[in-house]
Amino acid sequence: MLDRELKKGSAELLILSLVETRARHGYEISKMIEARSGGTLKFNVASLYPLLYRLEKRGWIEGHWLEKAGQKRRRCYKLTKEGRKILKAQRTTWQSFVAAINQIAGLDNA
Amino acid sequence: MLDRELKKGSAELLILSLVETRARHGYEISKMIEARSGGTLKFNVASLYPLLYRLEKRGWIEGHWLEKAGQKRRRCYKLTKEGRKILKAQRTTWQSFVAAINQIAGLDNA
DNA sequence: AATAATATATCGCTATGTCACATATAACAT
DNA sequence: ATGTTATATGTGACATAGCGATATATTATT
Repeated sequence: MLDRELKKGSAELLILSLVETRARHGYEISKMIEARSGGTLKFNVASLYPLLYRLEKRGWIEGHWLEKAGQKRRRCYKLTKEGRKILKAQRTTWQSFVAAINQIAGLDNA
Repeated sequence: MLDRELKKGSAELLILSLVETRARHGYEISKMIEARSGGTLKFNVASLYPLLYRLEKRGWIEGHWLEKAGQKRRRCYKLTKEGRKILKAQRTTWQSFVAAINQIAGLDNA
């Protein structure tokens, strides 16, 4: 696992990105992050669930309970209109950030 | 300025990178970060100085006081042998981190 | 019957960036 | 002379957010 501190600030971008195309629940998001990063990134549930609540409270995602026979209850979150704006802005911010670090750390052609 | 949280974890990489080629003092490092990032990144002195002490305590950088006539006293830091190893590792970590985020956030071709 | 995978939840801890403030010298303008 | 800005270092209190550990409970697998 990467340095804990590196992850701060990128979590929101990850969550918002993952619920961009369709609604997903917490556990699914957690597994997707792990899988898509090839194990490089892993979000502890003690970070993930509170983060989902924060994002919902801010109106960037919207959750609803899903109860199906033969499944545990899940809370599925989808991106709101406001969330879509924020996601766009966060992508830009992320890219500026990476560019700045690469520039300073001499990783431009790395 | 970027999201405060994004910066956590990248600060060490920045400092170590900047003292890689030659010794520099805190104020100089602070100005370089601001200049090289085109103003995108700015480190508060209240983050920078304590970070320098931490890095020195860990033996990754080595500082010494420089007193010249016509100049305020400065504490110049240079990368140690150990620091050089750490810097190499942190560059790799950083690149893995960025690759993972880009992969998950759908920014591969952005 | 036991174990693992699924799914959500939270307390206490820790790390680290920031705000605001403090000190002090050198350079420059008025 | 006086004031302002840039240089240069330093710190106490605070806020944020990820993590380890732990908890609960259902479904699937062995």
